[in-house]
Amino acid sequence: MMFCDIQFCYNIQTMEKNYDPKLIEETLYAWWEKSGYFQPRGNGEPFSVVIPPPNVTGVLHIGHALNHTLQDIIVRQKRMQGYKVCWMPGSDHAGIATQNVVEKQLKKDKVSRHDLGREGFLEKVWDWKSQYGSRITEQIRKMGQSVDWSRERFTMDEGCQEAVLDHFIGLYEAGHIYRGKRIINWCPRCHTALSDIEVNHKDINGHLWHIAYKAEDGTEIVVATTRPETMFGDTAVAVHPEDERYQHLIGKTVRLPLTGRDIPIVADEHVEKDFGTGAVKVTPAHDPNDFEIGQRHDLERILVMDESGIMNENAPADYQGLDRFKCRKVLIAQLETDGNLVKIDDHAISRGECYRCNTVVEPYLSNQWFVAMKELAGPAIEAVQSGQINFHPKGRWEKLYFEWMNNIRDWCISRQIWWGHRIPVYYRKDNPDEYIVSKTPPADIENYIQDEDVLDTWFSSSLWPFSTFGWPKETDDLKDFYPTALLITGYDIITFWVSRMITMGIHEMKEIPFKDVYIHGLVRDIDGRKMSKSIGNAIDPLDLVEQYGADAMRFGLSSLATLGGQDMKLAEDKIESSRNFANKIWNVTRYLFMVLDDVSAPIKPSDALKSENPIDQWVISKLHGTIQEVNASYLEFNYAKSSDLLWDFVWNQFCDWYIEASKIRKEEAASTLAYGLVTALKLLHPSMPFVTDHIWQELQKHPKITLDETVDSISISQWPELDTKRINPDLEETIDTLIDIIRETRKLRKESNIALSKTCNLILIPDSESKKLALESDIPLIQKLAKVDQVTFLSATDETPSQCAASVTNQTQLLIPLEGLIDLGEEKARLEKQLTALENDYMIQSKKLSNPGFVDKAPEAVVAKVKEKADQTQTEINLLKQQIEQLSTAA
RNA sequence: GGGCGGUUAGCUCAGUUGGUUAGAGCGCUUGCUUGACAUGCAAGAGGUCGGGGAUUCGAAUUCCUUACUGCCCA
Repeated sequence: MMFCDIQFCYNIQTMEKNYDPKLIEETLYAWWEKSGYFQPRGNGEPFSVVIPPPNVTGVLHIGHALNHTLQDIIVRQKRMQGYKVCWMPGSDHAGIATQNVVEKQLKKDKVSRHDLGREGFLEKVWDWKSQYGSRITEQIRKMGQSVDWSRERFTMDEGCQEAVLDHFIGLYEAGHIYRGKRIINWCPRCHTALSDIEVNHKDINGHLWHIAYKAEDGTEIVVATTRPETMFGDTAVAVHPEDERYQHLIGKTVRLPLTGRDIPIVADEHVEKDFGTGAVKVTPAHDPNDFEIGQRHDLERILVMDESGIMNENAPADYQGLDRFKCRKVLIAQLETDGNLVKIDDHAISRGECYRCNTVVEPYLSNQWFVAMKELAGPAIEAVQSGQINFHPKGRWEKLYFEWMNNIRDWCISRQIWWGHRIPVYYRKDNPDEYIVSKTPPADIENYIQDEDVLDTWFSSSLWPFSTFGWPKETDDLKDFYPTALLITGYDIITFWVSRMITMGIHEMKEIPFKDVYIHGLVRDIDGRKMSKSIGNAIDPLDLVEQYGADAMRFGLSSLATLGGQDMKLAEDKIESSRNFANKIWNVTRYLFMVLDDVSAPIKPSDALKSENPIDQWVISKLHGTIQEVNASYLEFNYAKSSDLLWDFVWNQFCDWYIEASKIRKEEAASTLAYGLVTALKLLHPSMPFVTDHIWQELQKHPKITLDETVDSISISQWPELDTKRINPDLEETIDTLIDIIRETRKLRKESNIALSKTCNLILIPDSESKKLALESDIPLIQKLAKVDQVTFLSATDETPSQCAASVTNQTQLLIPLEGLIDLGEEKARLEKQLTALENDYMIQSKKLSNPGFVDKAPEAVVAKVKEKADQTQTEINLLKQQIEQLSTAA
């Protein structure tokens, strides 16, 4: 035995009344890690998961906590079920974001990356990475996630670098990568191109400026534009070829205001006649649509801004050096002065912003590398369509996936930043149009310059499920763990990441990267707002761990993850109640230890299975029902349901009824108590690893209990085996009746104001001999749980005491004799209220039964059920009426 | 403009193929130092399932329509 190095050996005297996670979590995690429990073990079927790599410079937020917890729950369960489990951790170099963070830091010292030079700057970034990267791994440990740290990876580590190079070159050689001058999304602050999905569109109130372009010969045309500052780059005005208003102008030229340039009026079908004036300015270097018009009409492309969005030498002298938005103002003022501004309309526009820094993105003509996606996307679409890959929940996210993939556009992968995988392309110094694409620099490197750009971070992320297992080398890990079993991620990166992993996985590995994809919602604050630093509503998962314990945070989060994958609003009281739940489990253990103090010989949990006591059998039946349903819930990723099931079993069945009921036969019930606890601990371990393993350790050490399984940690113990023969619905029904009668008695006491300090007796009049027999054997239990003194049985014909508090449930009359103490008026009112409710029920039931449509068309079983219920209601109504009658006589 | 969600108790959410009187946690009310737990125990109140219409013997559940709300795409 190799226990965790926490020297507690609890008994009821030394065990704190409240569970304190702080005392054990850190030590326990370190022990798990040291013991290698998180590394693949045994010869079971491989089950692998790769973590969605968090941004290395970031701090994990509550969304990560959720994402990791959901993975860990499955991973831990599979490990206990005997799979050879590998959960791969790692982080992402997050090119733009990381570069921004480091540049911001340098700025404090008034240093720019250009001051340091490329190599110097990259050194700084690596420093930063080693300093802050460990923050994330510490956080993951604190949350108890069972990742295999021995395999930890980073998207910029040596292996991943090699994978990216191989991948790029392979794609290039197969003709899937090309270089081209296109309009891309340019961030003037980050100074880089962005792909289409890296731009966030925001609806804002903009303007539509109507500007008159005039020629000296009197020709005039009014164009409408939302971005007037680009007009210096106009090389044409376009109208629809069938637009009657402009037929006479097609082919003529107009003078571009504020410049000396004449530009043609061209006809192009792309122009919308109904938009603005029906005439648009054409700026091929600053607009994707105009670029295409330009291609069709062979127009010149004039860039009028530099990389920072400052007007360049192609703008008139007065405007050079102005920021694009400043330029817009000055320009509009001048046009107005000159009488060229016809009017300004309010106009809703969708403005693109950089997803990393929110700067307004500029469509910009630029030479970039692209992946031609259409052909690659085909098999990736097919893989999901054919069901090889399954999304959960299916409909909604598959739809998004298909929508994106079926309309896939080429992917701009070059980024004008330094932090990332440098593009393996070498241009000849004497002729930059001539280049080689190669993993290693050319022998005569002095004649070449390597491409300055790096690749989109997502380009390397797309390889994550196989680059991390050693690809392009043919490793054992790759054989064992690719394809991975499962991917769990938020819906916000289906297009960025999931789609690309599927695409590139199939392309490189000839096999899908994962079989199941579970998509969860995003965690929002209690008002439904996205958590963010700027609003100040972000909840730090480590604060929750600190305050409530990791298990509570995990259980609380998992109980929010419902099947629909909706966004979830996180209320802290959810975590608090989960802490209470952990404490409940803790106290079950305290109770067990108390019982063990009194048992004469050591007990074994599995002895419970030999018990013939109906209450023992009842709780075992409930337990196996729970196992069955929990298994099913996990298979469909219904975390909220499995949390509910476990909560219900432990708290509402095991604690509230079984343990209370067992108190009249403590020692005899000890093994069932232990069996229930141990099994529940196992079922709970995936979501609450710390408290469950800690208790496991203490149980192992306890001299009065011998566990049936002697493994050091519950995390490598066997998942409870379902035995459906243990599920006994008839027994459950019998005990449910007993519970009903106890509840009704408690209620009767309370409503008749019989204080708990007062004793009272209970008379039961069951409707059948068999029910009487069953209940008779439970008299001690009824006495204990309903807090009554004597329990006696009468039959319907027997005379009863004249003054009683009375009630009816399960066609059984309950009477508490209250000679002289009873308020007859109150009692009568209470019974009449109960009677009214029953009569109402009966009315509904008999109405159904007298409806020929129902009786003829509803399934027989449904009709029979209503009939039976109606009979029972009728019986209870009669009994209540008798009781009321008797009360009146007594008065 | 196109598409996809959501709307059920004061709050956060469940509710499987339509089938008794729609559930849970939190909160609330009342009573409890009941030898595991006040991070607790017992009892209780609280919902005409956003509105309207249709199908059906029967609708929270299916269909149509409408309102509000959130997200994605253009």
